[in-house]
Amino acid sequence: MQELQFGAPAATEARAPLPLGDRRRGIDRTVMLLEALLQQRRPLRVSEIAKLIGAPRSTTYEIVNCLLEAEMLEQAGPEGRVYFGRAMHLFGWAYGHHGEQNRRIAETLDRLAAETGETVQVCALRGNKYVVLDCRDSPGPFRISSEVGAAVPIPWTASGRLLLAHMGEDEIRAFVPAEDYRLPDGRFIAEEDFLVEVAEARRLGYSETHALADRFTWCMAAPIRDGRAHVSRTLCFVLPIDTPEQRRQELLELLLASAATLSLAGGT
Amino acid sequence: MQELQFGAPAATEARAPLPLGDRRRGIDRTVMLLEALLQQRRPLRVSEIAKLIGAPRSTTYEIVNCLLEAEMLEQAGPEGRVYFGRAMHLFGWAYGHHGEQNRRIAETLDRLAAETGETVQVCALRGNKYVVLDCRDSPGPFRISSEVGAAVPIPWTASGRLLLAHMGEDEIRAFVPAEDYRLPDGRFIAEEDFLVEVAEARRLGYSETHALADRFTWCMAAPIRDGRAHVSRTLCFVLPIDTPEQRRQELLELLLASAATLSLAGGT
DNA sequence: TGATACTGTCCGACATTTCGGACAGTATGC
DNA sequence: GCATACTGTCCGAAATGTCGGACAGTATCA
Repeated sequence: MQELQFGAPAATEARAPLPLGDRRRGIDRTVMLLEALLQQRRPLRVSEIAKLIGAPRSTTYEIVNCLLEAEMLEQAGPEGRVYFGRAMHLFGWAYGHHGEQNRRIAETLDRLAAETGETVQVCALRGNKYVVLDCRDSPGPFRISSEVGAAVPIPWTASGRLLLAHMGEDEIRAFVPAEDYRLPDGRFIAEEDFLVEVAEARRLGYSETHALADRFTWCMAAPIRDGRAHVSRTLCFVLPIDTPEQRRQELLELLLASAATLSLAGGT
Repeated sequence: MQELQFGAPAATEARAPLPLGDRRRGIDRTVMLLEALLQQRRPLRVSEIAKLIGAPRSTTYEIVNCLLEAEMLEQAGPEGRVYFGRAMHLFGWAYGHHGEQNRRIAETLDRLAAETGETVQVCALRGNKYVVLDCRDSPGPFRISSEVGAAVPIPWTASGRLLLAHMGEDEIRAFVPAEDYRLPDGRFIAEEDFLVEVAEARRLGYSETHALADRFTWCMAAPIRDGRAHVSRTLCFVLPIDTPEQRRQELLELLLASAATLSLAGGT
């Protein structure tokens, strides 16, 4: 079982020089435990967790009980499985509703979803992967929901091209793992093509992909900039691939206008 | 500075016999840290945190850095303050969207808010306090939003009466701290009156309060039951106090019907 | 019936994490 | 200029949390 890791930009093995032994602090175990739960997206048994994070069973019981008491985990599903608890929900809510920008992003999601009926997402980087931070799914039968929080290779996504816009070519080469250029259906994206597309996204101020991660979707992403003009998140539509060009054009303009409004001043 | 605690139903000092010294594990410090952040609802400096949770500065730095690396915290605000981070958001999202009941509750909130234009909330107990778990605020100028996650004395709320419905009288007496019967404006609720109101809520299957926690609101709460007929959460409207009786009646019926739909079968 | 696999708890030993204090650097006020 | 207060980092010592293994209890299978 591979150990969970993320947040290390480039070199996987260059993390903090952990004490070589396999003894770890409770905090580190806790972080790994929560990441494992997020990755699995289902209630886990204690021994499953122990295996996933490479911890002794006795230690895992200790930590799980501690987190249960804090309501950061709770019993869920049959046979003593555990999953995230109420406290987690409250912490996450506090994050999402703190700050003017966060609140406006949530409102914009609601508005775009209501006005267009399409699937709308906010996305960002997490480690060297792409994640959906929040979304409003299209109400129609054509529901294409990628899971919030699931890690996806950057080259599979329109947002990914925008989110790398601040990097140089060599930086990108070092940042994106080679295997992430392989699409789910087995096709490969050439690294050089990808670099060109990143440059194009930077120049145009948006990015589009179609039939990339799957055959049925047309994705368009617009940058949300933080106070230093850095693209910290993207705003996206996920459309059925047969959406007529004229409608796509309208939606793109709406998306660009909305994302511009959400961007913080400060960068030039 | 008082030490943070919750989850201990009745006796505050009867917690696990902590090792008498003031040395604590990283995990315990972490839990206290996150609770402090939730309670303060604003980015905190490391030394503020250290004071709030009663930990040495050096230890607090260690833990904060660890949580920053895991993105459970992030830099926020000026001067190196920290607040909840992206990972927290994802964990919380995973909690809120796991399980059929959770998803249906979120949809119901959206629907009720859209149909009525009123403020709607889901509430529950956390330790011996009441908290709002999620809400949709009324769009009108009359916005009465209690903060999600903020701990409120149980007797101040309509939901509180329902959430104690499963307890006996002595149990309630032991559970609710005496000071929680004091309202924000200084008035006192008599414990005996409160017990009667809990019994009434149990009998009627809903609870209403007006001008209780503040002078401007009429609250109505309906029970959401888990598989064992236990009232684990409530669904509530928070209305302007001058809402006409007929409309209140309509809203109450809507609320009761919605909450009944959300309740799980299993209890008789 | 016996063998195998699993859960949840307990315990002693030891490596490690926590702690307190020291330190340099910065900001502020007088 | 000097005193005060604060931040962020570093260090050695010692208390203690983590670990591995043992244990009883349960379930499954042949």
